[in-house]
Amino acid sequence: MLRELTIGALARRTGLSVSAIRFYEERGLIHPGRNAGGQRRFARSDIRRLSFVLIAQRLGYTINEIAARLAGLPDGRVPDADDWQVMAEGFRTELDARIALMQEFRDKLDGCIGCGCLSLKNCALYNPEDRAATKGVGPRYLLGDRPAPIQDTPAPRAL
Amino acid sequence: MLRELTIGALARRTGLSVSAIRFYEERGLIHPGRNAGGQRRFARSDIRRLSFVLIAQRLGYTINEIAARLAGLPDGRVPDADDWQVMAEGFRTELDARIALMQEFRDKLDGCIGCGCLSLKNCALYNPEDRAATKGVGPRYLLGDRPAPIQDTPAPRAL
DNA sequence: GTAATTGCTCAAGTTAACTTGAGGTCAAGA
DNA sequence: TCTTGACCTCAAGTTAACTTGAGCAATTAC
Repeated sequence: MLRELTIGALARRTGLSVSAIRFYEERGLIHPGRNAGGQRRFARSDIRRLSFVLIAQRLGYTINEIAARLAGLPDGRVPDADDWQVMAEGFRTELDARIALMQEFRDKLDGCIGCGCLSLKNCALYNPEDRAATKGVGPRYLLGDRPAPIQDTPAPRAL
Repeated sequence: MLRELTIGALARRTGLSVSAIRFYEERGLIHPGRNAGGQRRFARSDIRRLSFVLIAQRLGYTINEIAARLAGLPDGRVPDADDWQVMAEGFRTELDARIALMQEFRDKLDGCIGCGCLSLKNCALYNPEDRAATKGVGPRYLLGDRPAPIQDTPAPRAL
């Protein structure tokens, strides 16, 4: 039984594409070694690592966020159960918060359906102030959590 | 009190940028009229419409998905409470499913933390087969729900 | 009536997360 | 040994969701 995996083998084991794995390396999610011929050689623990990446992505985390979480794992040695546990706990906390927020939104939506208020100033879902108050939560392409908008009005032209 | 809103006014009311509103029109989320001079004029109900868009986005829906949902609203007339209610109900169902899935994931993660198994073949989170089974749920850049990967190996070169 | 503000169009740029392609190298087996 | 199939690098393309910029028109304020 081989101790190391080629990129193709890792792709088959994780369901990822070869190019995605190379990309993940570039973004710092995995750090494969190289053989004499310059080809990547992956540790078996990288399967786990990539599985974690996939799960986290499904939950809405960006690659950068995932990289930050993975940074908690030892890089020199193969991560053991304790390493994973520590990391997964922080992850779980965030997940709980995220679920709570979705439920909150759902309940608000329920309220709005019940009273048919989706148009009222005091509707929690509708209210822009409210949105500002709950920022930093949703899915990911809310990148940087939408900075102050209302632009348009090009810079004063010189001359 | 003015019956119609300029794009700037709508931007202030929704917190969106002017360019984003124009973009949303292009993508079919709103259908403003035009005044004699060719400037956009929005109905007050468009504030609600855009609020809905913002909420849905936070929950991970893509613009296309939101457009599809909004298509359920009457376009000729201003949507009333009933219109919104019908639409919101379908939305709520999806939301429930999404929340349930996140909880399921969290519970699985819990199990993995508890047993320290994140490496085991039978771990629900870790298992690729399992991933395939739960597809179509997570956040959005899982666009098209990742088609069969493992490419790389350029087409056979002719000659 | 004229200057400042707001709006318009259209093209191009941006970020995330990858994929595709070109051109060339390694490795495994008959 | 030589032929494939698996790899490698690097540049460019792709999609979503917008933003930015240029150049110009309509409104509004004084």
